[in-house]
Amino acid sequence: MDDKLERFRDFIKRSGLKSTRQRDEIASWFFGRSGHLSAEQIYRAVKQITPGIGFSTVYRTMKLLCEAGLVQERRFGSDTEALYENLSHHHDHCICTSCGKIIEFENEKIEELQQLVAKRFGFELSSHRMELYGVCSDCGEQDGRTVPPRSQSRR
Amino acid sequence: MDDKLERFRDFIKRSGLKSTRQRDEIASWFFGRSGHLSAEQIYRAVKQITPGIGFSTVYRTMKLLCEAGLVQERRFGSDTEALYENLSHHHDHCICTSCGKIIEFENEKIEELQQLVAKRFGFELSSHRMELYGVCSDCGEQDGRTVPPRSQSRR
DNA sequence: CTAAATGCAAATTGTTTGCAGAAAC
DNA sequence: GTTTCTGCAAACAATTTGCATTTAG
Repeated sequence: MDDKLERFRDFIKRSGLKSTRQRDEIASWFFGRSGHLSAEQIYRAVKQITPGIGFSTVYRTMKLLCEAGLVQERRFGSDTEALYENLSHHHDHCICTSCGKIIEFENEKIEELQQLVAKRFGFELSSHRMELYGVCSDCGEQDGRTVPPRSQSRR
Repeated sequence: MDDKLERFRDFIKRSGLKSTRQRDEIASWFFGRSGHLSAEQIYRAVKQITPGIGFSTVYRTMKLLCEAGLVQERRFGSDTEALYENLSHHHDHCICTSCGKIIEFENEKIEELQQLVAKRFGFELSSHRMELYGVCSDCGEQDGRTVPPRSQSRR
């Protein structure tokens, strides 16, 4: 985890920006977690450590982390809120439309086929997004909607 | 195209709602187009036909069309704006991060693998989303970013 | 010292809602 | 007639920006 903080500091230096307490606090807290976190969740957590922190600093820092290639911004379903993900190994998502559970997975075979598809259209593939929506075994029976429903709000 | 309008009318009747000029106007205009349209684009176009139309009616009608299973709401990249898609045959998207071009494709093989993946996690798959991001042949050389960039704004 | 970062409040964007009048059924 | 719709303006949520002040290099 600590080398990611290091990599962030490097990125900041390389870009002629400044290292600050807030940036370090946000980045190191975030790198210590996994999963998908909203700006608000990050804000609330870091506020405990650095009470004076502002919402805009969180947004600005998360954007920097994205530019540094260490974090990815995601939007699931038709949710309007961005979730930030600690980008370590590449993976895709399987999301339960009933309880909201998110499972991360990788599938080499699918990735290969994606490359093939892209190539066929003359695309130089740089990234992709794949999300599978369904009902997990815990949630069992449920009506089979075709459209990924708005994920449950957090507030 | 016209049977989709018919299906929409059926849906409205079945749900105990009312058929109105605005709903018909929006739905039939929308079904006559293809691709991915924003609420604003729809609003502006329908306004030409029915000048008094309101933005909220567009949103409300598009939501109904989604509920009827005839349209799907999408969000590409980290764009915050929803795009509505006329849902006829299932397909996925290949998006140029440089010019914004969107190619629709289907790949049976990938779909099968997705089913397999879902099954492995005990999921009953209901839908998925797959987007390939890259640079199309027209746009040629470009720096290879890892993160799908915010798509170009329309205003 | 100087340029860049912070925190705050105000602005923006995309979308939803409350309500009075207008249209469906 | 009664219920549902519409258009508008106001409300909202998520995110961004302007600016005076603070901080890093």
